[in-house]
Amino acid sequence: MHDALLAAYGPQHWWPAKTRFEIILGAYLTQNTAWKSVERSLANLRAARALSIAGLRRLTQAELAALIRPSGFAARKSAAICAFLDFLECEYAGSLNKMSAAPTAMLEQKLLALPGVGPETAHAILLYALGHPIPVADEYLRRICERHHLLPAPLVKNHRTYSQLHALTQLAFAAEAPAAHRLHFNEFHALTVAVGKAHCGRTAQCAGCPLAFDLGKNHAPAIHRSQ
DNA sequence: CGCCAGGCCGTGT
DNA sequence: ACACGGCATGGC
Repeated sequence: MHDALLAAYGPQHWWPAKTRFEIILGAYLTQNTAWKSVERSLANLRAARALSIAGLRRLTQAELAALIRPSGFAARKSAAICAFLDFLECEYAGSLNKMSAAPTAMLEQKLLALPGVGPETAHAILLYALGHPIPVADEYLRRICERHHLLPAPLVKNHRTYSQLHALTQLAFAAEAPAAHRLHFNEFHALTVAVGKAHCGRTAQCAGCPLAFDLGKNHAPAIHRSQ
């Protein structure tokens, strides 16, 4: 899948943000929200000089909510982002450097305990903002695996399925690319989103999908057996 | 207009 | 455990 998508789309250069903190904000803001809308919120934050930890800390939650309004769910997302800032301040003296030095499993546990952070957001922060080697699964990957029968049906959308998709990605890359996990996880999720946007939305657009042929022909049996 | 988006959470069963 | 609905806004 990774190779077929990379050949079709090329390197994605993810995450589309400059700083680690901006990546974290994007991870929160893009929850069930089009990235285009997230960009509007980030532009508002930039204009308000609130794209940095210190800058954002100067805002009240209500002010933050007003700025991120374009990306929806502002009440919940602003509360979640404020909770993250408090967490970062209390646990790591406000330093993403210190935070990223902690063990992956511990960070995952702490992130998941925060409000508004589920598995995808936690893993996206770990991989793209903190540089930890961990796969990110999402709704696109679930649909892709569902439509290509890479996991036993039905592939319902719930927490257990997320874990299976996450584990499947981990196992598949561990088997084929043990030395380059982080880079592959990084690129793979970006490519997943690229092909998902084009061909695997809620309504299928299968025509021209680069996975339509390659996936089933070369890798489906082996991936299927690995659970 | 109606459908959809790079989820998460509370509630009911 | 799992199904199901709410959450909000803007793009297409």
